[in-house]
Amino acid sequence: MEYNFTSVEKKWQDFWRENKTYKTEIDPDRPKYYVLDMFPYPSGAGLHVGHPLGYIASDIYSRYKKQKGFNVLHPMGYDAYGLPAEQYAIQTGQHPAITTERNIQRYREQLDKIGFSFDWDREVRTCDPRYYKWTQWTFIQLFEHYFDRKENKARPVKDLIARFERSGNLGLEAACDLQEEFTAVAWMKMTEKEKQDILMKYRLAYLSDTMVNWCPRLGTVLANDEVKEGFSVRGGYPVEKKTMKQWSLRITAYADRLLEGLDTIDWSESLKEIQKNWIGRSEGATIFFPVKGHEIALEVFTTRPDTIFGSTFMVIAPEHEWVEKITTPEFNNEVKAYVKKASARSERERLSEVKTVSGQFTGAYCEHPFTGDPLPIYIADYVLAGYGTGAIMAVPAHDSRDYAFAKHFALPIVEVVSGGNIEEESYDAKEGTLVNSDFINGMDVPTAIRTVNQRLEAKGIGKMRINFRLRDAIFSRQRYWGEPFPVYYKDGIPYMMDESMLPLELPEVDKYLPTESGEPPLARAQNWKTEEGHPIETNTMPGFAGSSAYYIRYMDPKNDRVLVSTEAINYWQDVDLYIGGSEHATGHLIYARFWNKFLFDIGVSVKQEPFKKLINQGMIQGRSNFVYRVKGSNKFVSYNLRKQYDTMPIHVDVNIVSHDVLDIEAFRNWNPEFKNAEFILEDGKYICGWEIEKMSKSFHNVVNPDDLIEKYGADTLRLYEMFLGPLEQAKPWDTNGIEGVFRFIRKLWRLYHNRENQFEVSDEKPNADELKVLHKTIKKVSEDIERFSFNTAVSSFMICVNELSDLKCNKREILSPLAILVSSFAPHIAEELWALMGNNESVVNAQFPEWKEEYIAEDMVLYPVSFNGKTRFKVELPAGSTPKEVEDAILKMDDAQKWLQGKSPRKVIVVPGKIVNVVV
RNA sequence: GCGGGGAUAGCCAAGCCAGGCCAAAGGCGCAGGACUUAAGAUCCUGUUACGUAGGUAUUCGCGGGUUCGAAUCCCGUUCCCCGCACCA
Repeated sequence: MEYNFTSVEKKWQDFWRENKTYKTEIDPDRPKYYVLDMFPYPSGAGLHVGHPLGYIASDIYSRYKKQKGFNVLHPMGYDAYGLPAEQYAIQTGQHPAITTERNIQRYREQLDKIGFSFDWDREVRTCDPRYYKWTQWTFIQLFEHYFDRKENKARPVKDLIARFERSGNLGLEAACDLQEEFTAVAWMKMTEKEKQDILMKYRLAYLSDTMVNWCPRLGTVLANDEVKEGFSVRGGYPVEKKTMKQWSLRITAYADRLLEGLDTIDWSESLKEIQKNWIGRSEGATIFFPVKGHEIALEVFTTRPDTIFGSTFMVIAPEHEWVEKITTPEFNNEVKAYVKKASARSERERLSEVKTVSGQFTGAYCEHPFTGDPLPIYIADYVLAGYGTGAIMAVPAHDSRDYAFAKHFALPIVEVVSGGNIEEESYDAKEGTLVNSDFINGMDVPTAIRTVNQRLEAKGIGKMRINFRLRDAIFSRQRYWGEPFPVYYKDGIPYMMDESMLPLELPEVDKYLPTESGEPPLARAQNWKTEEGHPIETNTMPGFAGSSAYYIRYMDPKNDRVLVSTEAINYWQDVDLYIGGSEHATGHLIYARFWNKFLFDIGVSVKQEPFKKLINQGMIQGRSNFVYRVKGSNKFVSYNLRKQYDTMPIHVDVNIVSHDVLDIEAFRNWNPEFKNAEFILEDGKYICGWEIEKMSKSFHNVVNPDDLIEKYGADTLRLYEMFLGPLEQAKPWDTNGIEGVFRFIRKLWRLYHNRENQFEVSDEKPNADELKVLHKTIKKVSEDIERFSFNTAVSSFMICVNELSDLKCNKREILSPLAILVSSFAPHIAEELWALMGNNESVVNAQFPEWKEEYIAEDMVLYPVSFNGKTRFKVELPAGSTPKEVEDAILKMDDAQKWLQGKSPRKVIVVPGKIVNVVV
């Protein structure tokens, strides 16, 4: 046994823990650097090799930054509330806190084995009352603030009340759900209930009846980002639309700031794009179309007011509030039937029937605001109740959906923008000249839009409007395992608890299920009321509540007076580098940005954006192996022979396959079914097939880091995870190949040891070759780490160690900096070598070496000489030679004469220090 | 449909932004050899084709172009992956 990684790694992990090597404090003398990982939900399955990928990358960067002189904050914690623990609790009666605690222990053990440089003294858990006290506190602040559109920031509700007392809401520009205006006098006359109802429409955290995503199987509502294609992201259960009284956060107030902020942060283009789409800003106008025979006007939203003269009918969503009101008696039955059919269809069905045109005429007509023409009003489910006003003016000539609808119902199609062929299809482009359009004829589209908008505003029948796709975030969940709301109800009006009551701790319940009357599990809690006897809110907060400001809490995790001290936030400021998966693009990463902006507005946070730079690590996919069973037998045929039989591929545990060769004994023991299996081999081996799939238990392709650490050590695992490929790229995990980095580790060890495995490093002065190897490695590795190209950095280490081995170099002046260089990638072996070289302090605190160009530069240049662009031979010449000297020297050579074949060169191109090309 | 990222040798993957030591780093796999009683470990050599070799020819998805010179720049084209999408 030469390098005993098991004992060395254990030794240093103990050392780091005992000496609190990674403890971080505020240090005004050093610049700060904050490296954050997305904290994990501790699931029962533990970590697989895909999970630590990002943590390893951030750990390398943290260690590197520290050696570069930064004071690095690198914390870790747990997103501990979540559905799996609760589902488990429902099944088994086991308290989710117990399951969660056990899972956290397991995670911690696994994380510790990989040798991370986390400052565990800063650990946070979202389910810890000392932590969620501040989640509740922030919720109260959200409740106590509204959004002032003029100042474009949150302001206290008490200011709003003062304003109402002074002048009502006349002329107030604030984000709210209230259309009506009222005066100060009217305000003063209102009852407490009426006042609270009004204020609720302004608060950033508010209670309202909203259309929610209800998931019956999970027994809770879900936010939009928790639903995908009509199914819950967690569990994959069907989701339906339902109106319920729910807490929401007025994130839409921040839509513009969330959008603008994207330009100021260093995130990947794709991630920014996803957020942009999710926010979905579109500029347009709302226009009122009077309904014939009624005193009302239908309000529509359009981004193309220029096409108003091409509008030939109106469409409203089946859920539109006026459907019943405007439907004429003769169409009553049909309309009712259509509405019923539409509402019965699940979200899933609606989406899958996108291509089928359906709708129903209501019998009612609108009047065109400019021409006065009658426009029939239809209901159709291609118009969504939740977007814009839930009503559109249909312009079939210039909108493909309206076009399909018009064709189906034989409605007129009027061209108003030239440039397309509306006989064939709608012309949706914004290029062309307006025709058939009265006062905007002859204009281009942008001019026409402006002109129509002006006319609409002047006539008071419409106004410019910016619309967002982003919806307010529904903030209540009908579940047990989450933060309780610090809210009680008095006379049916919700009030916030006093800050001194926080944290409001999660109560015990007898069962983790809703009550018989359908109330959330917290309704089962004994005495779930205030001292005065007022009932407490029974909903709990969603997953994103606890994860929205955890990065701030890490700065000052134990403070029980404030969320974060001024000193801590002023020093640590924001996250410099955030690494995590892109699946959080429309969830956590939007909410956290919103939450931070709010905290910024109320003076807690000091930066508009929480995460300066963000890297999405690519997903690690699984690489599955297959055996081929001959149908109807217990015989298995090797991969390349399988075509000669009628076979069925069966997933086989990748852990009993090495380089696609099956361990037959292990296979027999793997499953009793295969105990007596027979094999048809090739070359005496059973070769397995393979495929790239998701890493999942059901595919038997899950690779556990613990197993690899046991076999190869944590340093090898760390290096191999990085060596696999570019950090941001998705890639399959393939354990084949790990031997390569394992060999590298042992080869590194041997540089510092003699044949008898005794430590032996010489104090001799290094020669130019050795210095060159070292310095070009320092340069390459530094540059690679700076641009997060960890896979190429590992290659550079391999090259360096190979070259030093060839040079038989064991000189301290080379090997000492080399130990520092590799320490961020392979900290255990680096610590050991560093200590063997006589250092008393951890290599963590060493200074990262600087490269010197003088050692890298060459005296001689090896010029490749090409003829007509084809390299033919190489010549070594002094580095300082002029092009003329180079040309002369080369043309004199025999090799050159051979290629010239007696001809004289037409042209000789000399690129100093690089290459010579002779054109014949 | 909109947006983003790709295609390099048996496999993974550098190189492309700043064209030239590029038959193309590094690793895996494979083949041969050294050491060993043997296995393992380690080391060396080879791994597009032909040739013992010097070398020669043909390669970086495909087609064209620019250039003394193209994996790298430009134009076109095919295929793959990943987001978003009845949002008016």
